[in-house]
Amino acid sequence: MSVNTISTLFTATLQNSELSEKQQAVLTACLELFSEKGFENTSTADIAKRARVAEGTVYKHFRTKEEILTAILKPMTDTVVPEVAAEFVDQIKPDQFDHLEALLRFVVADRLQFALDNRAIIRVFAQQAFVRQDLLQNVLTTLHSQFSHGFLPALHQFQARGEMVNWEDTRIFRLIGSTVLGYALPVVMMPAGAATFDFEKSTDEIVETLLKAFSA
Amino acid sequence: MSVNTISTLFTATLQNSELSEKQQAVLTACLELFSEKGFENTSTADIAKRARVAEGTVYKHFRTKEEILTAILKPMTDTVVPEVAAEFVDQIKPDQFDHLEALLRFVVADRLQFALDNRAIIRVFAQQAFVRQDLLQNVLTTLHSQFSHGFLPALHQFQARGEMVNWEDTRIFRLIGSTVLGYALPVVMMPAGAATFDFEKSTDEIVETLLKAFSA
Amino acid sequence: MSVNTISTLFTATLQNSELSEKQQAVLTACLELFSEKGFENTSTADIAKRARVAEGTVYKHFRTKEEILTAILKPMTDTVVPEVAAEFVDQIKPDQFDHLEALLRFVVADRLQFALDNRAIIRVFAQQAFVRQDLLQNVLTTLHSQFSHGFLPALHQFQARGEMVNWEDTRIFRLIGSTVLGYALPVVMMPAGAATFDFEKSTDEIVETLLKAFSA
Amino acid sequence: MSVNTISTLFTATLQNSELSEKQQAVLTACLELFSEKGFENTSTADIAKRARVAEGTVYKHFRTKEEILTAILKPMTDTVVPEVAAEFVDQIKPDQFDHLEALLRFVVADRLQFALDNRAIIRVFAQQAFVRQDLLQNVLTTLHSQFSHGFLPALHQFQARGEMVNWEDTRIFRLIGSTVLGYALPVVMMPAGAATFDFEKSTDEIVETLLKAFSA
DNA sequence: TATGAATGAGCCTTCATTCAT
DNA sequence: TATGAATGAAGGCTCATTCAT
Repeated sequence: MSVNTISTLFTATLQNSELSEKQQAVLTACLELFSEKGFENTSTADIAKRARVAEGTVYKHFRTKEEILTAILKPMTDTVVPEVAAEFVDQIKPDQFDHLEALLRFVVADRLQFALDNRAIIRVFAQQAFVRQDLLQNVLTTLHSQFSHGFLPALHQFQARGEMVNWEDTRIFRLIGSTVLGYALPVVMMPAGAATFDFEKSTDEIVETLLKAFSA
Repeated sequence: MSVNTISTLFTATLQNSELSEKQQAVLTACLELFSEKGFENTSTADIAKRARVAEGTVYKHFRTKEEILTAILKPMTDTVVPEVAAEFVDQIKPDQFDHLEALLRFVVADRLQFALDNRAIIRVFAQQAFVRQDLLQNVLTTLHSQFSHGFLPALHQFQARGEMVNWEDTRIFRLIGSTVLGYALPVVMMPAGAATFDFEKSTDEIVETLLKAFSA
Repeated sequence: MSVNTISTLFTATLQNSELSEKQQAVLTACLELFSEKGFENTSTADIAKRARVAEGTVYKHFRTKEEILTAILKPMTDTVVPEVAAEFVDQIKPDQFDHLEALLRFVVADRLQFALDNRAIIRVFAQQAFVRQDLLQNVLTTLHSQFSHGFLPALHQFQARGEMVNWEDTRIFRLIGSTVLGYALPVVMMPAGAATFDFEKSTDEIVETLLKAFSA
Repeated sequence: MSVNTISTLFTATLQNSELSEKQQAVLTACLELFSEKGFENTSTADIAKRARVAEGTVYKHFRTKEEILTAILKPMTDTVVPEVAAEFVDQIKPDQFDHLEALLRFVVADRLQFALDNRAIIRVFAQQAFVRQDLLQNVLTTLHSQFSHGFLPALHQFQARGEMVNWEDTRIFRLIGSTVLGYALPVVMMPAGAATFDFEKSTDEIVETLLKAFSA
């Protein structure tokens, strides 16, 4: 069961735009450096050095350092997330999940995997979210509509059947989000986090927690 | 019952260090600007203008832009948090809380209030946490020890009495943290968040959620 | 009798804008270099070196290299020329000149002196006139209206009296202009020109030529 | 009676050097762009785009951007002008012109036509004349010797006959030059100038003016 | 202590030029 | 011959920092 494949966001960026090998090296170097040191602490000299490329080469395909940032961040808000949403809607068919647990497990695993797969981009994105208000807003909106269309309808079934607490959608959304965040954030923020992360155990714990919290 | 008073962290910084009026203006301007635009996007010219001060004045008390950042961030890791922890230990006496709910409500309200009170500093801190690994590490450690010493012993009572699930401390710490985060993050990240925030309702929801999740 | 005093245009620029000594050095260096090497062939490093100033200093008062160019060129189109025009109108009172010769001599000497006084600015201006169409247009318009208001009315008297040929104003304007240009251009364009220039002789020749050409 | 045919200078350049079609496109694009934006404001990227050629192609025949400039400007000083001078000497045979008017008309029309035909090159040349002192010097020398050998002898006849004022050659040269310039300059400098230019009327006016000025 | 002009290192970007294909 | 990706040396400009007043 796929869940978005490894490094979905960035791999897609690399392949969709027909970039020469060197240009791809530039983009990759940027992702690494932006993620490590932050966008504004990364100089074009840094980029060139990391990409083993002349400084002028950085500007052959991108007209601005900012344009590179956009190229890296765009799929986060535009392309992929909506695609995932669609895929999401397809996979989650109401009757497909007899039990709330199965539904939660699917959603939780999906988002957790997403966080693991896109650690670097998420870091770059999160940093910029402090400066550009629209970024976060856009992603949250997309995420929310993704939940509303693909996920909540399924939940409402369980609520209707009395198998789940009757909280408002926002509250449910927030709880799932924050619980997943509790496991994903350390991995995203701390280098050590990724190494010691146990995907199975984490998923199990999150699902168990949510099941209890959501119990009728 | 206060728990850390309004803007504890920054007000303390301002008062503890005997700064002239202009220097205080500099510090305040920095907090605002760093929080709004980010540390690296804030020029000393910006600071001087916002503080209504000459550019040289910025360097009268602080030798470096970075030193100002440190001055703003230091209480976050060093001074205040441990103090709070101590105060915490005092206030939370095991038998003081007959019910788990009272204990949770206290802790949740405290951290929620902290987030509200220190929105700006938290933003500056969070941004820098991406770049300086030690920052987050330090705070988490402090927070953890605060929990371990002041809070967990109390919890263990309830666990011993069979009134609370027997999860590991880390898991409990993580769940409380992330659940609070779910309500605090929007307020910290989005300008609109603070305006519409309902402290009572939020506390109630968080506590209710945790009680269910922690039920034996 | 003054006619615009030495280096009117640039001296005015220097005095009107309250610039520090170093900033004045920057402006002067720019005028020299732009005049010698051309605007686009002059680097900010060149400017700094010539002005014996740090490169950053160049940008303390002017936000752009282009802004310096504008500062140097503006008086050419805006300020001074109209002022001169006014002064012109005052000095040339129809009955003040009994003879056409006196009138021509005044105008010719004035423009010739202007060219000598502002050699550097004129060079910078002329170079830019190739690239910015509006520059030349503006100056010509100003010059033309200056002629129309201050000078032509006087000429018309002589035409009315039958002491001067009845050509259209444009043709008269053009002939005076080009004849003066014939003497001014070498001075402006060639370094040697200024040294060997004989103001009296030139004025005499121009006036004599014009008198013959304008004879009824 | 030809006088130098349309775009003599540049057409000659194009044909004399056996350039491939693309190289000719490069040269033509350069002339256009140098004339419009100036040499230093024209990038090799601009040239390549205008010539519909790859950027490398620009360097297939010319080793330097400067070399292209030279290729465009050279005929102005070297090749053509002397040729014209020779042709000039041939055509102007002292006794061919009974009247001074015919002689002046020939010369004036010739130079006026030259200006019209070579507007673009003249613009490029004039711009560079500010930066490279030798350029103007060379052309003036050539022009002068052209006048001295082909034209002045004829004039001297009229002077000898008492039909023309006895001014020095330089003064005559200067007056003819500047008078023609008065009509040519607007055409060369302003885009609108060429459209509204009336060759016949201009020639007539210039000749009439010169005849009066030169009258004994 | 406060000022603000001055500094110069370093940043982002452009562009003439080269070279493998 | 033509291409266009790649180069790297400037160039214009910013900005943290200093210092004479």
